[in-house]
Amino acid sequence: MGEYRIVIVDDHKVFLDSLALAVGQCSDHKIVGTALNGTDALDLINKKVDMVICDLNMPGNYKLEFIRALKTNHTHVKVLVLTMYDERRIIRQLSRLKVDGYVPKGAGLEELLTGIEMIRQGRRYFRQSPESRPKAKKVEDDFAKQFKLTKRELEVLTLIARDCSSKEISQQLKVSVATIATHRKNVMRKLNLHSASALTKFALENGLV
Amino acid sequence: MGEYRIVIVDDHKVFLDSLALAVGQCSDHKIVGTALNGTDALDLINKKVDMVICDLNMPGNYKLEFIRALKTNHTHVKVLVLTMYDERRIIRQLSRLKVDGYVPKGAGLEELLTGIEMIRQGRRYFRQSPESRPKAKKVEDDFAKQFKLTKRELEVLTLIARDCSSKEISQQLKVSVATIATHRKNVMRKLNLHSASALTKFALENGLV
DNA sequence: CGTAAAATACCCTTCGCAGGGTATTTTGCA
DNA sequence: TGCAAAATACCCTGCGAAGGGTATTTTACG
Repeated sequence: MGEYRIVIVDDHKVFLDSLALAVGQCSDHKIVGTALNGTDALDLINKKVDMVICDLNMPGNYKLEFIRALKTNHTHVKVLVLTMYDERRIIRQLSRLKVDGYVPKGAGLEELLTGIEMIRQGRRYFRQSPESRPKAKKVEDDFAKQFKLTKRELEVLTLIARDCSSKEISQQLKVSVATIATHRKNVMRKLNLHSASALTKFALENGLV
Repeated sequence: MGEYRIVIVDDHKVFLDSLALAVGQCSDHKIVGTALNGTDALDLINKKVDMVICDLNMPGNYKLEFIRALKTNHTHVKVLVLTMYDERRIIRQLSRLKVDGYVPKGAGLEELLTGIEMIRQGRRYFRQSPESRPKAKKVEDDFAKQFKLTKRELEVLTLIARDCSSKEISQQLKVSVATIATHRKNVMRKLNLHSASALTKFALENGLV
């Protein structure tokens, strides 16, 4: 059966490169492609791809959409998700998507390789991190969580930073202007900022836009 | 003098492992240690360490504290910062800390290796140039010329981007609020932008703040 | 010295947002 | 099934900003 053909997707190029190198030189894995995003990745998938390793980036579900598309159109391809969100909630969502494996980024390369092997043998691999108790550590990883912004609030914040008015945001998200006003207020309270300008700056400085 | 001894710090273990593998097999780099956090890393540093590659996790300054401690107690150690925050403000902060190099995670492994080499040769490497003072001034001038903004308008724009209200700006520049309103209008007209948010974004994207 | 550009300052109206509430529906999870 | 969190939606007030003017003083420069 020869080599095991893998595609890797991650939006941090340094990580993508390093990972490709690391995984590629272990066992008889062959990295047949890498991509910085889901769209590019889909172009790489063909009959000969055995597995896709991809990261998961909040916010928004577009990465989940990528996985869904992948699983729909290429049923033979195994999917292993690598994410910095070390959470049961995520695992359950991924389970529903029929993902074959999950490894938090906090886990080591060893675990990832183990996961790849397990899946290759036709099993599934969901690594439940035993040391996910220190909550403070997790919070540091995810600025949205650090400031306790909800998914929706993050979405609104992003749109504010794109210079959309409340009206425009409400149209885009198909909700009432009043709802957006509420989200705005909550975001401002949570971040202790008091103007659209400050929010924009904050979003830009934190790589949200 | 032989090998170049490197310590790598990153809180995502998979990334840490991959990176260590990738960097370690290039040139004559030797990874003499890895750590998941600054505290552990400090224990690894000794006379024989040539360089520390570390990530930066916003926000909060505890990683900056680590770098400061490192630079204070081990002046011979070069520091290369790897961060997913591809942002000017960060670069400036790092510059002040006398960090030797900066590579955003969005850059590829190639750039990182280039950075390592540059620093090893005694130079500094800021992939998204931290532009020294005189250069920044020049950029500002060119920028002003390009959009035909006057000196005063540029000043006002900068303050807007720092989230100052017209009132605050007027107090700072010791002129009437009405004058600032006029400047705001003129800036907006010249840049064809129509909100403080847009101006803030524009200023940040053009390195004015 | 004269002129143009820049900086200053004010008039007006309309609109959106900040900040203070309250309240209902929906959703995720135990 | 039931609870808590999230998302939805509305009330109110007041302020500041956007956008339209006009006009005076100050500065720069040939």
